[in-house]
Amino acid sequence: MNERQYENQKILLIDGHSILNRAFYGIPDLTNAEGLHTNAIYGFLNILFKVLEEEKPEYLTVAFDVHAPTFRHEMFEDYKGTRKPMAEELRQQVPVMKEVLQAMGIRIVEQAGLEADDLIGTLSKRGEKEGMNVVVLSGDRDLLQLATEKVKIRIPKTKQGRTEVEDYLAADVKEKYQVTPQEFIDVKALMGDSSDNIPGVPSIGEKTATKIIVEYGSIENAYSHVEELKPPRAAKALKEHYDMAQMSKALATINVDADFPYEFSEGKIGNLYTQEAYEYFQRLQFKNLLGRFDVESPANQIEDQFREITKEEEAEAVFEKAAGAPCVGIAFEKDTENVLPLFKDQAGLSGIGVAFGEDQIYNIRTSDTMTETYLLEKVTSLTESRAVISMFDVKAAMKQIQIRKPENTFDVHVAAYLLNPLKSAYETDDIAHEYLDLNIDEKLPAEKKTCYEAYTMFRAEKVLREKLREYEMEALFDEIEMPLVFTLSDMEKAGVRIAADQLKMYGSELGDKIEELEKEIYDLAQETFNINSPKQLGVVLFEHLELPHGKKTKTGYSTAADILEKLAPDYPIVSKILEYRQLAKLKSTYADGLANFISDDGRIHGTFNQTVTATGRISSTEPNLQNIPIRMELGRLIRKVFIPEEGYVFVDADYSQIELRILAHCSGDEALIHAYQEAQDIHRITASQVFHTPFEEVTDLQRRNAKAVNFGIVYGISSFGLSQDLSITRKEAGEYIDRYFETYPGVKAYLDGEVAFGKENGYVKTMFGRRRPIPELSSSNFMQRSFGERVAMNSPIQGAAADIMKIAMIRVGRALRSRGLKSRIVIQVHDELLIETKKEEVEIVKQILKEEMEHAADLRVPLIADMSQGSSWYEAK
DNA sequence: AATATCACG
DNA sequence: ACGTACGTGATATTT
Repeated sequence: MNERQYENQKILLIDGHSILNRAFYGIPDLTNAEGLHTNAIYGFLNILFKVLEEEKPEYLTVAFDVHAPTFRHEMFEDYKGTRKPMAEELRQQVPVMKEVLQAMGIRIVEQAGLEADDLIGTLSKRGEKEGMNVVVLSGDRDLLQLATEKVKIRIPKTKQGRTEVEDYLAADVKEKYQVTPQEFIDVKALMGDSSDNIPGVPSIGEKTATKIIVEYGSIENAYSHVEELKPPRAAKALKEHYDMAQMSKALATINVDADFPYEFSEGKIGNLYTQEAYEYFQRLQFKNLLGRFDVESPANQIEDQFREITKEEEAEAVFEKAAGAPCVGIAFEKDTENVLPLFKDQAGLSGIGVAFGEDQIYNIRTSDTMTETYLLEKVTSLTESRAVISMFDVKAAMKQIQIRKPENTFDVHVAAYLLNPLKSAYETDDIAHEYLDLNIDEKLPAEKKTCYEAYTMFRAEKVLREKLREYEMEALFDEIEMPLVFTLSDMEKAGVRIAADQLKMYGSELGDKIEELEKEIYDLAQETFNINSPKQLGVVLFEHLELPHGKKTKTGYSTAADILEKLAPDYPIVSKILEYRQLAKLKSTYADGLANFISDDGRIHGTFNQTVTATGRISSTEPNLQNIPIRMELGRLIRKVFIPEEGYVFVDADYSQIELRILAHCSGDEALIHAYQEAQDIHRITASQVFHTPFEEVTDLQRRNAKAVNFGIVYGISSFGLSQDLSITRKEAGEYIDRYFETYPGVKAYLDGEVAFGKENGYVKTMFGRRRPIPELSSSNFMQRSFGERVAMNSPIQGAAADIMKIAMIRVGRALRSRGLKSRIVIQVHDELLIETKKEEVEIVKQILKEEMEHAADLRVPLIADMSQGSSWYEAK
């Protein structure tokens, strides 16, 4: 045996609980399908992999305290008070973390009676003796006392969301804290550490402690010169509490000579990416960590059933057989081979996946004889059969194929969204894993993936429908979401016409004004800089010009509009900047931005997304047509370029306060219902009742306040939020809320009920059964939980409004079609519909809109849709 | 890829 | 003591 076998080898020692703890508080809550919280484990692994890559150690060991968290020294009960028990969400992750590490073949040390600190301290000392380079990873600065020239302490810090690691060799400790690692113990002993139950010496804090130890090197030496100690306060304290100081030092000192069984060879890093670890990572759903594994996942048996079809006769036979099946899964395989990434939208097809049984899974290839057009036609005619066609994104598919029987179509994407609307993306692989227990290797060739996708669609139809039924969302799916797919498809195909040259003119006018403002700002600032950079702007305003600064963000000074607005009256440069910002936004996002989306037909065909929002609303992208300016006149002008085609006008219909009306209905509050049955101006009525003022005498201020309260209620009221909105104190805001609830006690009961329901069930739902899970409600973090409570109050209302609008859209679309009208829906903005209306059809369209919107749901209060028309969107609002 | 800002309901 | 209103998406800048 080589005596010096560990010489110059590197070992990484990890303080397990400390890193888990860091990760837990630094990473937003994650849970896997089993409901197990996973964020701390995920964060731990990310830090681990990062440090392994940076350090490339040969050895690795993770130390844990035996009882989590152990109190450093149980005998000093008095000082335990400040440490809180570990959050349940973290506690449950600890054993799993250990299992994961074991699965990766990583050595874990834990020993009753010894803290992780002591284990690490001892191992680092032993390692150093062996001639090893030691790296200690911990979130805890206590370990800095272990630093030497060969022992490096690494402390991860979450800075602005990213983890950065601070490194300390002995010299770095000295540089930063002015004392050696050894002396660091004495500093800590003097100042104390409540989180570690170290009492310290009263009235000595960090500053004094450091000063004393810098001068005297140790507590003992300081005590022997206690009469000379400055300040006198410290001298007195040390004299009186010397025993306390000595005890604290004992507490703060990490044991580097502990006795426990360990051989360095046990920490040798082998293959971390074992099959067992892979299975853990899958179970924990660490998808982006799975890529690190190079394991051959055992090919699923089902792959033996995949058939590639290249002959037309065989393809015909497959389609014929498929037409007789109860359900057919379809997948499109894009030919991305010969296409630049930029044009991947235009990529042709290389094949189509068709699956309608466990042994009926095909990939039909395109070729010279079987063209893309041919295959798409075959799929289109398949949609005439009695088979249910199951696909991933029906609206996208409808750009290629027609669907003859919408009622026989199943959109897996939409179904998966309803079952869990919180996911940021829905992918075939995930769905297969989550609902079918089928693990698809990501690195398969395209042909196999296509077969898998078709097969997944085939099987998911049944499973997801069953789940929808179980969750009581089948009607929502069949009667709202699936029909809406076709309504949205029509809207996207129709697009909206844009007056391109007018848009260009608007843009260049903005450009001129921006240039002017830019000059004026540089003039006032006496320097040039990038006004668009909040960082540079902050420096110019608050350092160079020394304006009073408000909030500081993590990165610097906030230059957000609400801060600048307070300064604007006193500083002309600030109002110029605000104006500049406004114009820059209009030009970049709207004038230039929209121009980029105008198609050859002179129209913008945006995308309306049905599977994005947590509440059930639709979202709009490429471009976003739901945030076109309206509040400021200058921005509102952009709506003049949204025009109908010749012979048409715009009819615009919007719901009047739909969310508050839903609140009235759902809460059943008689006073609120009565208010809506009576009057037009709900904010004035609210003001009158809340402030006990006759309706006619309500002041503008009272009405404004009441309006803010009404909004606040819908958002999930908090006195803080309301106080911000109204620029009043929290106390005043709280009083408004109290008075509101006194006036409408039913509303209070309803909102409380929603929160209680959410806590009980983990989700809330709309009157149409749409669910929104709220994992935050069970968080131990006050802020997260409060957020969950607001969500529980808001989602059923916002979601029901979305449901009602969807119903209206479907019915309006059907009514237009069934009457053979040319008019079409072109844009939806949550509570508003824009209809490009043939001039002769204006009256009937208005009638349809009013009828379908106002009767989309039967509430205890009237639903009101206001209508107007014009020759541009600007005029029609 | 993340952050700050700002447009809408 | 904590530190927020609910729901989105696009842009420019910076890492």
